[in-house]
Amino acid sequence: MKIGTLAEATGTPVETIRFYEREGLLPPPARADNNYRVYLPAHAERLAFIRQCRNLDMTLDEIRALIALRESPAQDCGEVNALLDEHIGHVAHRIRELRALEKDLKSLRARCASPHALADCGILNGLDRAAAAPAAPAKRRHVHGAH
Amino acid sequence: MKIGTLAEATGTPVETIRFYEREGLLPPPARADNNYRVYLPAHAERLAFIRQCRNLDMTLDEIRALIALRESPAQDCGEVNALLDEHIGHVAHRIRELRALEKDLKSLRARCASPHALADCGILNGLDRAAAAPAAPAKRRHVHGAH
DNA sequence: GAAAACCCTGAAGTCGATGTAGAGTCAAGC
DNA sequence: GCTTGACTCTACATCGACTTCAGGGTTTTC
Repeated sequence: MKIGTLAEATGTPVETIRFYEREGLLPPPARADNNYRVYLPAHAERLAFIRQCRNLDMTLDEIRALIALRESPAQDCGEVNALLDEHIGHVAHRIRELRALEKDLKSLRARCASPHALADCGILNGLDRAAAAPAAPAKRRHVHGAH
Repeated sequence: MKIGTLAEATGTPVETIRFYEREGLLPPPARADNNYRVYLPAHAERLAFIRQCRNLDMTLDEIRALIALRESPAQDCGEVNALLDEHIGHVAHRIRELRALEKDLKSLRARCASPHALADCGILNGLDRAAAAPAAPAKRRHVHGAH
């Protein structure tokens, strides 16, 4: 099948498929005479696996590791478990962070129940006031922000 | 004061201060004879405001909007409230997504209580199986992933 | 036979910084 | 007065996971 068909079948944009190929997640398929990529069912399976992992918010590196494990001969799956546990830890950690953030935002919002003059706005004042506290050092995170 | 002093005072890396200036969040300060930036207390206040907003995970665009509102003459603060409400919405939405994700990951993990042969690994099989479902269209999100 | 829909490559843009290279400036110690 | 080290400057590269763009070639459909 051609790339468009594969895209349709897996709900993946065409450009993303080519991107995965460049990244080495998807093996380069054979080419037809016109230089079009020709995919086999095995490609569709692999891509579906990748997309499923992405739905679970794994990084491409994590997915690469999973694929390598999957390809490796009769080995036990302890590493798969470890990888997944670590990822679950990332997600749980991010949820805790966001809940704390939500609490802060709501308490800030509560300073301003009804619209009034900007100069008296409890929200802007609140943002000013707390501002002197030194920010926590930026953490590299695997499960991202709020936007 | 010089950029290093401002960095120290606000807990902001020097490069980030220059970055905010390029982005138009921080007004360009005066320059000394040696071309060093010379900051006034007003700059420190503005920067502290920006960092506080970033601690609340607002985007630079949201912060730009807040600053514009703050500078605008005696106007009511309904827009500030609206901006904050929207941001709280982003965060709450992301928390819901991550909780659903955590649930999926844990159910996947439960398929593999103890290490055994890879071929029989319930996790890898689970990742394969669910894979056919068409992925939801990629959403632009303001509150990010898990990593 | 022409237009629409598809495919190709390669490069640049997104966000919010962070890190680097290479050069200029400054204060302290010897 | 000279060196060492800390600080500052500009401009550009890097991160992750794509997305978009420019500029073509090919296939399908009317």
